[in-house]
Amino acid sequence: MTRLVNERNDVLAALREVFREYGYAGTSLALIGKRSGLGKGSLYHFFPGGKEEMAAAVLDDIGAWFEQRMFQPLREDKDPVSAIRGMFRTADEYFQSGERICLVGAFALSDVRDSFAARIDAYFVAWRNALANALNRAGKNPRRARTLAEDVICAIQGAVVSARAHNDSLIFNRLLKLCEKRLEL
Amino acid sequence: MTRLVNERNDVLAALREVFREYGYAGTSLALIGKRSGLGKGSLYHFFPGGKEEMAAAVLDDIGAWFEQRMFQPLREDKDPVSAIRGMFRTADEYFQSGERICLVGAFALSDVRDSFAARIDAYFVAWRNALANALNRAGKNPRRARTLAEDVICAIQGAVVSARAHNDSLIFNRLLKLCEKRLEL
DNA sequence: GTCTATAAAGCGATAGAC
DNA sequence: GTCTATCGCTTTATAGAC
Repeated sequence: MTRLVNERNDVLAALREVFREYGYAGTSLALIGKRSGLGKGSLYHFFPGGKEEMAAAVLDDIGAWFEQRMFQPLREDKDPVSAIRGMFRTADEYFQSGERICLVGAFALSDVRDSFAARIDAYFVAWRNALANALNRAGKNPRRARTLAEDVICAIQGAVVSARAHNDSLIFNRLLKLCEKRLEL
Repeated sequence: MTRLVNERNDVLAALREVFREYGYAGTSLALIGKRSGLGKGSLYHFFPGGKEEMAAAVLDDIGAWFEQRMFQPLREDKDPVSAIRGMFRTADEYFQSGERICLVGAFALSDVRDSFAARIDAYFVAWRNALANALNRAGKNPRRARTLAEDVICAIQGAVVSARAHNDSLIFNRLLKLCEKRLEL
């Protein structure tokens, strides 16, 4: 039982990185097989729905990671200001200062957006709600908190694009610092 | 001569939209042929380098469009404030309130980033420099102008991602309004 | 300059042995 | 549960007729 879960998690880790690197269309089953060390037979055993089910599982996995490591702290930390500062640190580590892209954001820009629309929307809504919750508890009125949350998430997504465009992780840190400062916590 | 230019432009227009819709990996020559009305023979006659040369030509074409319609006005308009306001309007029209993505930004997030690194970087640098020029002439000191320009471009890219993620063009307008307001022109 | 035909490789997905 | 072999289709790219 535990072994099954671990193995599925191992496969998911490989899937995550391959989809992130090559996008949905650019990811081939041959590449997934190579990275995960599994043959096509095994992959279809875990994911009978094929490539589409694999991508959906990756999105669910990413959503769960963010829920646990970012959204929950934002909602539940007794100190909302430190939770928000923690969010910026977590984002910087997760996206490796913009060297690693946001798969959900990249999917949103691509033609598979419609196929995964519900998952993509849910990810961004959960992020905005959790951040707005923390901002509200930090003293911003609900309407302002929601606007600011939208703005911060937009800035983080834009920062990933900018960092990748210039191949420069410094711009990522610069943009996030500016964004954090603007919140006047 | 004019006919050749027009025909190449016609093909480019089709290429632009196909690459924008399906990304680099998702774009097939069959699809390009269908959209442009040309057979593979003709396509390889215009672009002997195949798919990669087609994408490069599209990036050059987009760069030229922005240079003419956005960057040049930002640098040369005698009224820098109205030029900056015009830039926000142009961006809103061009990206159709976020329904249409930024191909250069999408390429930056994808695995073909390295293949087109020079063109992608040049596009974003030219935008930042032109906007910083206008902001400087509008009264911001050079250092501040450059920081603000970086921030605005980041926000526009993030706004496209957010709009596509939520399938909601209103958030695009909201984010751009907020960004414009922050400039205190 | 545009077309069709085709080559050679890669694709997602399936079947069936073990 | 994992593998190899294979199907049927699509891919990029080329060749050559017109």
